[in-house]
Amino acid sequence: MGFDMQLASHFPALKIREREPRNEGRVATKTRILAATEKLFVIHGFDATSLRAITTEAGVNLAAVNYHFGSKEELFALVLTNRLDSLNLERVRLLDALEAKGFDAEHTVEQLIATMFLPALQLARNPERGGDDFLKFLGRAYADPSPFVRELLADRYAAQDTRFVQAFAKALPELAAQDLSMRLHFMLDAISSTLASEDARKLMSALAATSKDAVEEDAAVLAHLGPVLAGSLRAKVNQSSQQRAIRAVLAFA
Amino acid sequence: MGFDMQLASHFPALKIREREPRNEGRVATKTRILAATEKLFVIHGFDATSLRAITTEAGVNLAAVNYHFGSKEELFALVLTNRLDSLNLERVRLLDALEAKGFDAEHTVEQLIATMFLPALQLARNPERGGDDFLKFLGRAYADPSPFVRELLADRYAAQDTRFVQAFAKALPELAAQDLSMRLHFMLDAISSTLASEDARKLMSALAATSKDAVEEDAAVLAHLGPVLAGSLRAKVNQSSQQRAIRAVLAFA
DNA sequence: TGCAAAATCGAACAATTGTTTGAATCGTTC
DNA sequence: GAACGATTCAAACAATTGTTCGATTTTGCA
Repeated sequence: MGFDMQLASHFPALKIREREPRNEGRVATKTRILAATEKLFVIHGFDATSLRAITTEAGVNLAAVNYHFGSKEELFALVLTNRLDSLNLERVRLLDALEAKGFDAEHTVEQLIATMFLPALQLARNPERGGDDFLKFLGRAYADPSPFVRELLADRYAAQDTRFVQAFAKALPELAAQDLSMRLHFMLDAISSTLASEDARKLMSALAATSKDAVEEDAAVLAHLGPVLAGSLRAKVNQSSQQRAIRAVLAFA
Repeated sequence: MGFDMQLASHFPALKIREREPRNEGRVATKTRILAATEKLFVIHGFDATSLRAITTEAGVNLAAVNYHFGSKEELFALVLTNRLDSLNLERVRLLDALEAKGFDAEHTVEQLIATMFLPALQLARNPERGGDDFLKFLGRAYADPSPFVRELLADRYAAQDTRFVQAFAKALPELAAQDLSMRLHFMLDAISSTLASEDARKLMSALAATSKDAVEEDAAVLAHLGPVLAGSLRAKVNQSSQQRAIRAVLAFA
């Protein structure tokens, strides 16, 4: 019952088209498959998650996946886009609002970083969206090595990505285009693999634990995350004293 | 001929125990398998590289892998350790030398970063060690999702890792232990996934291109890499002006 | 209640995986 | 040149993968 509701609420868009199960103990097969897929994907990734593992976890017949979703890829595409579409919509919405209002001249970079990551933090606090596991899911998705997953993410969210790249370019005019793209790459890769790892997420929730309410919590996490990322984006190169220090190391090699 | 020599020189330790092939056109099977394995691993990773793909690429019989190496895992373990053992030895040697001499008080962090990455740059310039592809290999290895690869790297190089963590902790005493560990995680994850991606490596070789000799080249790359990483490690959190800027973003959400 | 559509089921499919087998071949040594 | 160990080979192995089939059951509506 409560179980049914909770699972179904993960994928509200699907619920509409589903028949209400008359039998109370029985959860809609489609919903159970989606939930099991997401759970196993977070643990094992796309390639290493077999349809048999999914259907066993969901307690449904093996053939149910192909019957309801067509193929493994279509199933995973649905799971991924279900979660990520709303996230990215919220991201650009926030970016639009910030650009309309105008950034703090002093802290544009920090504000852009906050804009990128706040929606994820908010979704992560919503149990209907996966709660704590949402960040894990996010990390998995962006770190997954399967060509299918990578192409899906690249195709579907390329437009939003360039929006942020352009915004950062405007905020960091002294940075060469290729230098900026390298550092943003850096930033996103670091974030996604960090989210995928257990200990890093524990640390973040530890940071948030000292806060009173939800807004406090987000502010605390962003206050820790922002400066670290901004520090790497704003770093100046080629200072002569640094050059000297590096040459001291090279002397030993 | 030249092909044979080149392949063999990738794995000099094995060459000793191998019989010299009398037939000139014939390259030692073991060596060809190792070279093919490395090539395909860089492209597809551990899981997605099948023994049939390896043996076809190497032009040898399928059974040759199990005959010469025992299993797929033993083969990959050999390929990985062949490349990484010398790298990590050189890393700690350099760290030892730097610690004996004493760091620049002002730029300890930059020097530590240089110590971590200089050996990889030097190996990447050695054609016998894989040349340009060595960095790609490194990125693949540390980003590979297979439990086998991850455990191998963790077990074998855990000791060296803690050496560097301790050194960084000493250089950044104001940073809480868990904060430091998060940021180092960040740094290494970013580096490895950046190395694995084609465009980032192109960028680095573009930076190096303007230099005259090898030492110049390493200095140029480290001068670009160091400040970015050091910037993220040294970032201060909780500055009130930043807090205000972040809250301006939260107001829209 | 009866009927047609939807859903579930067990079973098998073809393809791929790593591994093993036994015979054939090669290379060295006596 | 014979003999013996090392190596190579084609073939098959068992296990796993995604997918499909046809029969059976369940469901919603008349």
